[in-house]
Amino acid sequence: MTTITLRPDQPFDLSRTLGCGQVFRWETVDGWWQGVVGDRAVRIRQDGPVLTFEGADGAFVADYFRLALDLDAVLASVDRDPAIGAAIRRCRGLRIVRQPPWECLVSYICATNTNIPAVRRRVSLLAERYGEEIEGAFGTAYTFPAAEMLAEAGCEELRDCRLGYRAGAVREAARWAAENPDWAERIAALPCEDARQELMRLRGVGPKAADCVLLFAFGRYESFPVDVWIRRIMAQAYLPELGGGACTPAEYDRIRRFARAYFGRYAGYAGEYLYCSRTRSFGGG
DNA sequence: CCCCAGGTGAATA
DNA sequence: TATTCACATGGG
Repeated sequence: MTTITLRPDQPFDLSRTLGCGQVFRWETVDGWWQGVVGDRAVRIRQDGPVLTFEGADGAFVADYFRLALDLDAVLASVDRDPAIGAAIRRCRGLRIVRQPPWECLVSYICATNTNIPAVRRRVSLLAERYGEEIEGAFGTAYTFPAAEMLAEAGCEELRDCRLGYRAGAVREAARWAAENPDWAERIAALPCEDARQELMRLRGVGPKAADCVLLFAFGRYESFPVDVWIRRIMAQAYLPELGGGACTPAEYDRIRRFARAYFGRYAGYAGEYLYCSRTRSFGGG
């Protein structure tokens, strides 16, 4: 068991961070958050400024949650109006974590045209069936399977993980990642737009999934994923001419370019705060 | 049985 | 370029 005491100028809200929908493998059990990151099974809780955890060391925790990032400075830079200001006050402490790229990529391929509980289930099944069993801070757990493992799986087997029509895309991505073991390093070295185009060459990875991977795995905070909720919020607060309806490619680009210009280089952080502070009745639904 | 859920891709005009 | 539609699955 290890503890870290956060400084007053180091805002962090563990539950909002792990519960906001950016990650799919954490759950709360008896007041603790339990999850697998890479090959570690981690158990962590927060009491005020004190983080208590096992299964990982302080360096890992600081890196995963990016505790060195000056969050208040980031939030100040995007705090441009009452709408985003309210989201910031409501969710202050939410941090975008550093997800393992491969797991993040597959997770967001699994996240198209579905809901979050279903994504969690899919990722969990993939880990149970193809991951490595590890004994850790909370009993038996499973790592997220390496690309090689998923590349060898049959489509039918993958379908059994409730992937539905996404099974083929996951399998193709697995083969691609297995054949290009340095893919994440190459993506990381590219300019953001080029990295985005590169990711979008994969089947099942459109603008939204690519932006999520860039934001959540590669720390490209200017990325601004536009899902149905963000579209709704942006239409309501900033781009009323959008109205309702589906998000066409042109609209997607319109929204993300506006966000990038309006919120600045941490636009993705603004988006995550807007998403986190959303309500079901937003827009009068 | 309908619609929606952190979209995407193929077909069509 | 813009629109339309199917897609597996699960829940309301």
